Amino acid sequence: MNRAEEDYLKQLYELSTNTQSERVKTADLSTALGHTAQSVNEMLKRLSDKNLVNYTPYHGVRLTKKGHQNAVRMIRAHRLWEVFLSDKLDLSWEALHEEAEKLEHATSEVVLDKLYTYLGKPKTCIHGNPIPTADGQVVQGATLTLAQAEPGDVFIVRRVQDHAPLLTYLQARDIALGARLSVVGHESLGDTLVVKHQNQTHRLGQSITARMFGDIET
Amino acid sequence: MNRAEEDYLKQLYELSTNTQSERVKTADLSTALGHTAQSVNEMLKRLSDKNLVNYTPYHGVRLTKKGHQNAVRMIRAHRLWEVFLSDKLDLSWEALHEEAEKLEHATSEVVLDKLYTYLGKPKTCIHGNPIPTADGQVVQGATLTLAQAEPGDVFIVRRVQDHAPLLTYLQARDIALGARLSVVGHESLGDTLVVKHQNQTHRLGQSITARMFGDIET
DNA sequence: CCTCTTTTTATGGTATACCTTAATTTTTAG
DNA sequence: CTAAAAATTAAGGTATACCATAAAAAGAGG
Repeated sequence: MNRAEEDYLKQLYELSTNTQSERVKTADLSTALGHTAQSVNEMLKRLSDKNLVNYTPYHGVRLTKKGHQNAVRMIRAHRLWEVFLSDKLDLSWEALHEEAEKLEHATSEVVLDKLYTYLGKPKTCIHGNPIPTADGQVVQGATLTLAQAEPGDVFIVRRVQDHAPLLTYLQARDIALGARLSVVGHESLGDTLVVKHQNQTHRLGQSITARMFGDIET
Repeated sequence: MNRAEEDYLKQLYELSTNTQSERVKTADLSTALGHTAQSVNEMLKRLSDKNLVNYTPYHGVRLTKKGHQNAVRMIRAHRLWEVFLSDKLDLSWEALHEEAEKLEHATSEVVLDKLYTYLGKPKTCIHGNPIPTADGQVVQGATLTLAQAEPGDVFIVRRVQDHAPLLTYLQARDIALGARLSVVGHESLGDTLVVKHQNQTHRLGQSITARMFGDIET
């Protein structure tokens, strides 16, 4: 396994988790990774040969058991490094992702286990996302998105997707985990959600609201 | 800069430090990296184009200032990770090298600085080798090798080269930093050095004695 | 069922970093 | 000065992982 393959598996895992469907469309993979459809197809064939994915042309890809295991290991490494970088090295919220992205590919099983213990067996990363256990179990975090909140609701941020632009955006506006957002209403035919937070009004598009998960208080 | 280039620069730095000469023979690089002379030549031309080395065919290679800076940064990362892996994660002496080898290529400047502070600004790695400062200064450690010791001397181990087989060998025989080795004599026309340590007699070849540095008490 | 869109395949190309085998050049040692 | 040894270059090859362009196949909707 190398960097490229690991990235594909991780991305596949994330896409199938986000869309809550096992099968992932190659076009979506292509967009997510920023590669052409042609390149993605080539790589999927290689991953298929290695039994990491199950690829049925015209019907999407699915991680095999082996592929899933590897994907989860990468996610685990990523989130554990994020905890380390934040808790121990005090890196900024938005820098975490990029650094963890590099370290995750350079971490052996042994180091991962020791790191896990050293960090006090954390259950979630800094962005609130669950850290898979060593045997690959993933505890599902909050699934309710901010996009689903209605005017009058108070939305409490529990986890956000580890997506660089989103993190930058939220950090700049002081919206962290635990933040309480009062949903004021919708704008632009429902595309934008208007929320209040600490006397500030924010207009949030779907690429933001669909990536934030939490609880609703009515 | 990528993994391959970084490895070349690091190896060049180590070879020129070990031989105490600026210029490195491509044949030595070739042996150290385990690549053919042809491959090494190709790569040296690329590194030369990028101004990382100064390559005069038939007269060896030399790191440029830029190449030196990068090499030292890799050494710094390597040794800091070793300290982390040993002090914080409690990895075994011999496992350190391999793991640090991977992490060093995945570490940004920022993380390196924070890690340095977090570890308490260590001066040497676990094998006793100096950790270059952020601005590239390297404090020279012990330079006297065990190979230079004479019968009757007591050799105190201060640092050993970060060379996997050597570390495995020493760990198996409980020879750690600070170990006091009594030099008994030579064998095989001087190829082998006979030393005593904790009631054990060891016969050490040059690939071992030339890689161990320390002080001599007469 | 047929068109349109999407997806896939086919071909050929790029860069990196290795390799082998075989010349050729340069250095070095006698 | 010259032959042997060492270093370099030449030529062609491999695998990985991208790319573009274009053709072909399959699916989806009316």
